[in-house]
Amino acid sequence: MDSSLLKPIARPEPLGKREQTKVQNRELILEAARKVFAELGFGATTVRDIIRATPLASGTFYNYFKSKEEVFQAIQDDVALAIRPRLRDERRKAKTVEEFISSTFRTFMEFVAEDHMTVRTIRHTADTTRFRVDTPEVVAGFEELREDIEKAIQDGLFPPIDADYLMASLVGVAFEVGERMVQREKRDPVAAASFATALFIGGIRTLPNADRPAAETGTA
Amino acid sequence: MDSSLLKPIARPEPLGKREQTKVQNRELILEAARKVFAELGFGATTVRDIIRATPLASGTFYNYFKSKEEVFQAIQDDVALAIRPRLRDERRKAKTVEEFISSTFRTFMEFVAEDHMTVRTIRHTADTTRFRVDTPEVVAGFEELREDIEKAIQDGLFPPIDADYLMASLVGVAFEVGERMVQREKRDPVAAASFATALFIGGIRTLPNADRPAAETGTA
DNA sequence: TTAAAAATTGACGACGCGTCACGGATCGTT
DNA sequence: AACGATCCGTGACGCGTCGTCAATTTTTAA
Repeated sequence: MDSSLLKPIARPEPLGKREQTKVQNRELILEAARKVFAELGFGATTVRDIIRATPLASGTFYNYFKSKEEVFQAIQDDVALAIRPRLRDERRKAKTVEEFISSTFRTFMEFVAEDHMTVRTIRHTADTTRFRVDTPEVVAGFEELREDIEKAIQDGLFPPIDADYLMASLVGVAFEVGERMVQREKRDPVAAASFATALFIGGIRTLPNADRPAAETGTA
Repeated sequence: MDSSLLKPIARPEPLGKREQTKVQNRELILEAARKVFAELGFGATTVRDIIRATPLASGTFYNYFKSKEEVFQAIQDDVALAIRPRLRDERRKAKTVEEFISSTFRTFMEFVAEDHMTVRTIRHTADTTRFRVDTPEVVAGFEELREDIEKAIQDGLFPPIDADYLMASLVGVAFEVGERMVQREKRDPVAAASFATALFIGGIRTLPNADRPAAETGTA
């Protein structure tokens, strides 16, 4: 383990000790919070519960976060930061409406299917209550989507429609269908994305049939 | 016996006094809660805050509700009970896909536009946090929608699509676009409903054009 | 009129909240 | 190395809310 003794400087402390424990403590708290939120649900969790799942003292918590809400937002932001660039990249590559829509849903649904445990932890508190926190990071993701839509309209890719409402519709369908998808026994992100894509491209009448594999038209 | 004959009751008290104050106190609490939630937001509100806005004592609260969450659900259920029959009636009258979809969105958006204060109180807690509580009443409304979709498929009104995902999509778009609508200076439920309807009927390409200076008249 | 039943009241112990004075750990300097 | 200066973890403290419960008041039924 301590090859660092043999090799005097193999980067034992790239940061000062202060900065090191600072990062470490923050991660300690976030990790504990993820665990406790998943166990008790957000509503039932107290700051004390989180700090108790940690070797730290109660006062230390407030050096890092103002409240459990802020911890929650930090966790949420991590997720948003992970998916936002992927979504934007996909959209930027799109040359047609079909590509724009299908790549967005495909990426989103696959992300949700992979990280469905995190998604559940984040959205489902105890009981029947569901959560959604629009952190600056998440809102920025929405704005980004709307900007890309507006750009696509200017480029003649999209007709001159209400970009705000279209963004809202994409978000609503993505979240809601994504949620149903992870509730099913067999999570099928491709099917979910196909459904959503077909809806946006051609409306109800072009949606893939439910029971049969269906001759596919949808994704470019 | 005889006294009842001598003084026939003109029904000053159709209910016993007990039942009367029971109903009254419940409404007292709900009214106070609506007010306090709107002022402080759900998260910051305490049971004490609610009961303080009432002539009752703290212990009395717990004779009526277990927690502030339960009060919240009761308020939510009132809203759900108000809109559910209207939505179902409209859907039942539908003879075509267009009618089914447009009447659903029209009714929903008009309801949201009318009661936007209540909607805000319910969905927006303090800060950036948004809420959604799926009470049994609300979930039943979703189920009802899905059943109506399945019935429409059996009747040949709809193609044989995934009713669950379609329901989720309708719900997602309705909530999300409805939310944007009430945030705008001029709330226009008809425009919002038209947008959502066009999306579901024919996809993006049939969406109504947004109002904008005619820099160019492209081909839609 | 009176006793049983039901509902209200507010005080109580428990606990979570956010703060802050204290003291040990880390840093920069000589 | 040694030594202040600064940073930051610590846990006890005062405050407020929680849900409960025995005492009390109100309503009902006899």
